[in-house]
Amino acid sequence: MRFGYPCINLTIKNQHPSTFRLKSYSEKRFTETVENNLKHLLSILNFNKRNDIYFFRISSDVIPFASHPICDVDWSEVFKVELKEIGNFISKNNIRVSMHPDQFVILNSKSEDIVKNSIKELQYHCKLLDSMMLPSSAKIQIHVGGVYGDKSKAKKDFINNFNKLLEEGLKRRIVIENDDRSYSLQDCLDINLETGVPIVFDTFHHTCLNNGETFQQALSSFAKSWNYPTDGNPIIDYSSQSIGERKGKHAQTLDKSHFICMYKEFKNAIIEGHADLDIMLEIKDKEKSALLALKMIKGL
DNA sequence: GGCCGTCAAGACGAT
DNA sequence: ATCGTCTTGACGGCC
Repeated sequence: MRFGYPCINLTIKNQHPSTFRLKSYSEKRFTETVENNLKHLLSILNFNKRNDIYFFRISSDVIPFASHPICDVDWSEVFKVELKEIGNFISKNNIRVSMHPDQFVILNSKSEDIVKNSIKELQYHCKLLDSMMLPSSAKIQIHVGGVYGDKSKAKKDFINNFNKLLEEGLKRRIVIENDDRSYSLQDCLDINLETGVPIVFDTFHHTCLNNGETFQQALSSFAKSWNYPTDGNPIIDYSSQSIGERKGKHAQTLDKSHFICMYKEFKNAIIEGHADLDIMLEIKDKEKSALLALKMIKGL
């Protein structure tokens, strides 16, 4: 079981991906930023390895404006050597990486332009992972999208667009995540049946929106959406409620007793045909909570 | 060197 | 109608 955290490391100062405003775009600015971001990515991966963290979500900001028309630099060629070096480090150390494009990726949008731009954004993520020579277990995680007042139609639109509009290489990397107010685990399972797309099981979202299944039933059904070993270990997003805040808001730091309780559930789950689960800790204080989680598990 | 309005992009619920 | 949230806060103009 690997444990990971998303995108930035707060311990290593000024070593996380930076971006800039569209109006300050220049080839020089772009190239310098990417060069730095790649260097920082490698140093975060080194930090993680030293601390036994073998799962990491790579920031979508590594290549700023990658899917924007303004970007005409052939970055995968310019940074071929660096990208391959990072990929080698990841593969050599058996690290799992994933990416999570932001909310603007809507594959089932009613607007053709939004779908088109979403695909461009996904292609960028895919190209980055491809350039690192990573296998299809390096996933790109997205939400299903909008509901538009008719969920069954919206699901069909997702299924059709996924099946018809995406290249095979891209399809193999995509995974969908259950969310906290529109698409439950069961909705994702319905989509999985028609597309084969694996499901990232977000346990926190599941407590906000579910269909009354037991936790063990949920774990077992989500894991079946993954093909092992081509998809890698099934991925879980873990978080807990930020106390005293609006329902659905992620915790600032790891809730120790809640985490241990969930960890035991993960351990008890019989994941048929799979080696293990990989757990992404979606906690605001990032590596701090990841390190704490590892320490607590060792103490069990 | 710190403050804070704003940032490429969507959807949705709360106010 | 506008704001906050999801997401990865943080860029950068201004004082």
